[in-house]
Amino acid sequence: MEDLLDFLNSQQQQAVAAPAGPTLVLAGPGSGKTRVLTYRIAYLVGVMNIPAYHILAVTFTNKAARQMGERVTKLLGDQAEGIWLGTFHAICGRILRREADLLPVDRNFVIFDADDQETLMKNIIRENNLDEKLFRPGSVLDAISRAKNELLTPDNFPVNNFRDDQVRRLYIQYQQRLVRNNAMDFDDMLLYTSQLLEDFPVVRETYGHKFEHILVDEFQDTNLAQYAILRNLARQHHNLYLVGDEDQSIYRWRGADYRNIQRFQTDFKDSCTILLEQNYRSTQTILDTAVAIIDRNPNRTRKSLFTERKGGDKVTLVVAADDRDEADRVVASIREGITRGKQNPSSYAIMYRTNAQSRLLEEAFRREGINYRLVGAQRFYGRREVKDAIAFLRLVYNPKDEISLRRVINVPPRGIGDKTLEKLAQVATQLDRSMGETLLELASGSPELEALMGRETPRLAQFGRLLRDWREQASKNTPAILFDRVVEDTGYTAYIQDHSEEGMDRWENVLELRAVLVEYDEQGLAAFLEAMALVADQDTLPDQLDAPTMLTLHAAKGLEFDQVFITGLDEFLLPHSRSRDDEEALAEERRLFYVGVTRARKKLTLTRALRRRSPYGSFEATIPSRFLDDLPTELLQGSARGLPSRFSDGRKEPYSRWESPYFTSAARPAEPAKTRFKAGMQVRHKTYGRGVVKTSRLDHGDETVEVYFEGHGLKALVASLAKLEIL
DNA sequence: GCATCGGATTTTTTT
DNA sequence: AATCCGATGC
Repeated sequence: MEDLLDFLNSQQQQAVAAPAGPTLVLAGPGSGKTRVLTYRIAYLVGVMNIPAYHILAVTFTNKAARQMGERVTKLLGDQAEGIWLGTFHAICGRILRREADLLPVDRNFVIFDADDQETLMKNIIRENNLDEKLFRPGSVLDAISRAKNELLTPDNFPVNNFRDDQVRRLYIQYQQRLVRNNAMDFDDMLLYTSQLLEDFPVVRETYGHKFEHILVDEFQDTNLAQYAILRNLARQHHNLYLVGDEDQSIYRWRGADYRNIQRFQTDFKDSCTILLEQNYRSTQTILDTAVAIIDRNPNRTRKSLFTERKGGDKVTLVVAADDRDEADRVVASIREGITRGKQNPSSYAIMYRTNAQSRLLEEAFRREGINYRLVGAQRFYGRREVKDAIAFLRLVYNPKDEISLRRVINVPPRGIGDKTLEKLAQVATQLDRSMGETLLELASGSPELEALMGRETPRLAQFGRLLRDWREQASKNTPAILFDRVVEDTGYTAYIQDHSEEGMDRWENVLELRAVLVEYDEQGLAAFLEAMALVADQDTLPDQLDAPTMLTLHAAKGLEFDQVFITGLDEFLLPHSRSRDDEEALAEERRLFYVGVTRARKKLTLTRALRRRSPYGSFEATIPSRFLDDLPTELLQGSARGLPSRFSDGRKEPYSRWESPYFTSAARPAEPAKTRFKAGMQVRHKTYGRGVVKTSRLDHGDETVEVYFEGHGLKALVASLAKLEIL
């Protein structure tokens, strides 16, 4: 086992063989981070004789967990048995079910996904007679999620204005409703776990003792709740081994807090830091490009990354006429690489900022008849029929789950509409019981209940009996058999297969779900539902298929490919428009780009399009991404092949060096030299009255002005149309 | 209770 | 462009 270290460089050896105690490994991209983690586990078990069941290893995705599990097993064989290895959420789920007695929910709690949360919040907002325009469920949930990630309960939720106060009320009700549904959301899993560890010394000691060594991957993307969990678990032994890279921190929006690195160094004074700086993945060209990008970010520890893979192909920049052309060119280039260059299809990856960008690429691949793998996006588990099917199972497992009940009680239509449902809800509330439990009770024939329910009784009781039978099935049979019963009893097949082509597709999805279900014959329904909630579509990627991969830059973290395309290098897309006026967010966009670039082993291609279809439908001219300006010219080769070499407005020189020598519409007027409006100007508008100009900018010939109007708020106006009068 | 039509609306990333 | 929501009519 000692020769384990032979395969490592000196920094890696130092990291793997570090003494027990708080350790921080700052690992540049491609520096063998995963390797160090797996070897560290092997070292703990093989050399330091720590039994695997005393080790906890936390990863960021299930996929990473699976990979690590495989590698550890390869190194250790049977000795790896008993290790706890998984995502934060999976680990917390395990702890919470064990310790359910201490929770407001019981052991059979379900996990509400984003859709469930949205539905629930929408209901609550309506019940409170709040304006749905002012209180968007998404934004309220966002605020609640942020609070939970910061360990803020409703009691200490910061209230600075009326809106905060309302949100706090909604937060309280939301939590009550989750409990009534015997459910929790993703953030609750972390919050509850951290509370258990904080408030119950017994729990803290139990798990602190169990996990003698704690290893964490992607530490830069942990939030405060996750940090609190780690700190409490390591309170006695301090054996916290963290691996991360602040330059790859890309989940700030999800509560990730890079300050956790500082917190760790403050809380664990005796911690030791190890840097991994040798890159084994990329060519010098790619690494230099990456460094040029990331070095523009302020407030970071500069690392001196180096590689022995000198030189390498230059980075290619492709400027396409429009977004479809962009997709076509990427796919054409890949096809060429596969057929002429004899490259493996799976050595290619195409990355983009938003999932929506995958559509044109998919179409291009289909036109070319090339297989592809798509990570995330049109999510299998997000499909209606799949969600319905899962909702049936969830309801069987946990009848208190009102969201699932409402979802399926009338699927296929069985005469239970709004009226009936509200009657059920009302009676349930009256009896202080969940709707599901009320249904079950009705099924067993309770005269008083029937009286309360009145003429709605038969239909509801019938569904209650179905539910009761399914629950019986669930206790006796495998999930798949239960599933078949549900399908049969509801006439789901006929309902789905409505003779349309779409119906066929949907039915196939149902069958696919059943195939997944069969894998849970042994583990049972509970494990299946847990997996459904926690396994993201990221993880469903079929590894076997030898095909190019399409994925978001976020999903690309931790992966590597010989050939990487990053598409959509346009302002508003990368950096994304949502991040434009926030320095921190902008820095994160840059890191995201950096993550993408550093995924490439041999060849990097960046693409942009001169115009693209806006989400609203019409074509719009684009502006080159500011990140392009930071690329070292000597490492680049441009390509605007086949395009006319003159601007339609007569200019010979491009505005920016990234503008292709090609203009899309000859009819487009030349841009005015400067804006007519300036920030601070007083203006008058026909309907909004007096206002003050906040910003003004030129967008391919049109001047867009943002004006603040008293009583109307901020409005974005097109100067040429709005007839603004300067006062 | 259910289907259909028309109008409004559209926040990027994910466990 | 596509989807969702609400109102309307059956």
